[in-house]
Amino acid sequence: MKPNRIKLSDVADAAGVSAATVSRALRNPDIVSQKVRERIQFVIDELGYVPDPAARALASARTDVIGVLIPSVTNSVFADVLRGIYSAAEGTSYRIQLGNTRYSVLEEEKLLKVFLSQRPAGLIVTGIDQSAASRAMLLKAECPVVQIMETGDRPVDMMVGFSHREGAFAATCHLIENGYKRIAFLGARMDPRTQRRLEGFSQALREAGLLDERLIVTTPRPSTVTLGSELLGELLARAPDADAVFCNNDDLALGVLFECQRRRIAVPDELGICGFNDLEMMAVANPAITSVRTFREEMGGRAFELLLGSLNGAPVGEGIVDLGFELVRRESTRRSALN
Amino acid sequence: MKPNRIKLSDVADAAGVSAATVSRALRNPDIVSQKVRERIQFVIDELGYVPDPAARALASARTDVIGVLIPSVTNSVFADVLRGIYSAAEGTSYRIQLGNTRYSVLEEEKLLKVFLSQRPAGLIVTGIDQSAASRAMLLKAECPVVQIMETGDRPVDMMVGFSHREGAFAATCHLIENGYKRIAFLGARMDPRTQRRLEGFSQALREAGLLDERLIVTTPRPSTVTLGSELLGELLARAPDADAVFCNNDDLALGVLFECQRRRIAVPDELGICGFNDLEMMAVANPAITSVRTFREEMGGRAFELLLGSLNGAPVGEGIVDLGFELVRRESTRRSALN
DNA sequence: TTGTAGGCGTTATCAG
DNA sequence: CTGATAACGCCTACAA
Repeated sequence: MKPNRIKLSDVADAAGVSAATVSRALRNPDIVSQKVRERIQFVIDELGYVPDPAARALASARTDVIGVLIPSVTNSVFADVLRGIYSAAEGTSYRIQLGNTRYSVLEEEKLLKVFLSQRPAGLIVTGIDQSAASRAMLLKAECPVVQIMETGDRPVDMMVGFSHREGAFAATCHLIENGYKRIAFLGARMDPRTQRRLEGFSQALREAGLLDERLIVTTPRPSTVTLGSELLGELLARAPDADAVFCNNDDLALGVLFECQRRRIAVPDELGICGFNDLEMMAVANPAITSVRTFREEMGGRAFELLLGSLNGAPVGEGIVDLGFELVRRESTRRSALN
Repeated sequence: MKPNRIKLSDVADAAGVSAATVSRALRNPDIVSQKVRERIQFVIDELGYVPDPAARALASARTDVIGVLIPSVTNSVFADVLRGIYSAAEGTSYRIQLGNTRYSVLEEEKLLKVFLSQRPAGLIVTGIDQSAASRAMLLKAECPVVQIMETGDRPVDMMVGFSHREGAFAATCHLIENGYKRIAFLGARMDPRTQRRLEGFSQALREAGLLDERLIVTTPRPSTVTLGSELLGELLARAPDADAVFCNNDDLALGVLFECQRRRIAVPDELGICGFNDLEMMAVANPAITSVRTFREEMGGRAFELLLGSLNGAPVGEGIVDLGFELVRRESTRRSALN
């Protein structure tokens, strides 16, 4: 079955020391004499010893697993965050355990239970809208927890994100400043973050006295480029005089752009387009699309570093990191003439 | 530290049975009497017992971890594969452990070592170009292994993918049939699969007597939409008379399209564009972009199912699954008039 | 600095 | 069908 895997005691025998010493040489090299340490290392290489993580976990009641819960593996926004996490994890001994909640709080709850049962070293979860049960589990988890993608009061533990509300608010103000009057909102997959963007959008327009509910087009369907084209169609059928669209994300914005090209609607003069997230392709689209840049990879990286710090007993201090956002103005909202 | 987590023996005590019976009720419900089983289940719910995977792994020398090694977490191609894997894993008790090799065989080797040390239930690895050491490890792994994304002889164990070479060959033939004569290749991140696509491309042109090495533009840089625009610029500087481009993937193709729009190059008449993978946005671009559709999500799903089958002692039989590809002809290569 | 001994929570073996 | 009883491989006081 499992032939003769080398174990700690084999190494100990071969090195002429006790198993405990080998264990220490692995965990706390500092408290083992230089000579012994070297001999042990030599034997380990010689024999090709690889520690059994299960045994370690059982004996020490700890693992080197960092659990990460995200709502989607295909959404490039989360892929970017993941990349940041993996980069930061690079070189450390921690492993990433990924859970896909598929935008479901119940699924998140289930996964949390499974993850917690493993005694993870740390946890990264998406957003701040966990179910009450999930929140309770997180609060009494015996490991550091980081909530990412958003900021808010009432963090479970630590937090790194930005305000979607303010991001959308800034983008909408930008549209207003550029002279657009009939500004629409296109939204898909109305998750909590999308909702907050809609709030920011609405507030900006309300303050400017320009809010028209009929210009808000949303759908629970997942966001795609194709959907962006469709939603623009819906919008124009309903309100042909819309002169700008704030898209809930860049996929939609791109779809809108393609649809404009197809319908020969001039961007930005006839219709302004603004996206959200600033995916790489926004800058090279034709015309280049204005968007709200978010720092996704950095968000993942910082989240991991926060965990690391906490695991190394860093001063608990400032547990909330606001990475902000940056409105990137491009041609798609740069009107040559106001009407 | 770790307060008073409920354990198997607690359940056993409360249910008035032995620990062994509780364990059996969990693993092999069939061999436990109905009555006892129900009582145990009741107690489990009551106490909120959650098994410790580490202890289980140690005692049984098995885990429910499926290791997955992919070269990139942000490349949407692999994100799609991942999604397929997660969907298939849904409902099973297996957990996915993701490793990011970053297109490095050495990194892959390292990760493989770590993964193997966990006694995974199964392994999914990308491609067929593992290092000799990796291949050796895989061959003697005590778990089923699936190589994905490609097909080939000499599988380590099982395999599910398609021929990149043939996909590119078919796409190139399509361009030739549509009257294009000066067909270029744009490639980024020249990984093994990209190389094989280039082979298919070259072969098709060679057979048609149209191969011109100067029309092959490649770079090791990672593929992005922006890069697609840049590469087209390079190509046209070098060979202004190119009349079609086969792009190594859809990101590049999109970049090429944008650049054509910018330079007022008519697609498909002045320049034909063909991508690879058929991402969702290809169909909605303007004009819609011809591409080679690949079945990424299905690939992930099948890979997982193959593992499952193998774990359930399915007849080892047919271990190589070729999912094929599908050339999707769209406007970007539909020339209205031949020259 | 190093060794000894006991235990971490489950499963597997073998009786009953 | 159920119950003892040993492992599983490593860690962690406690001693030396």
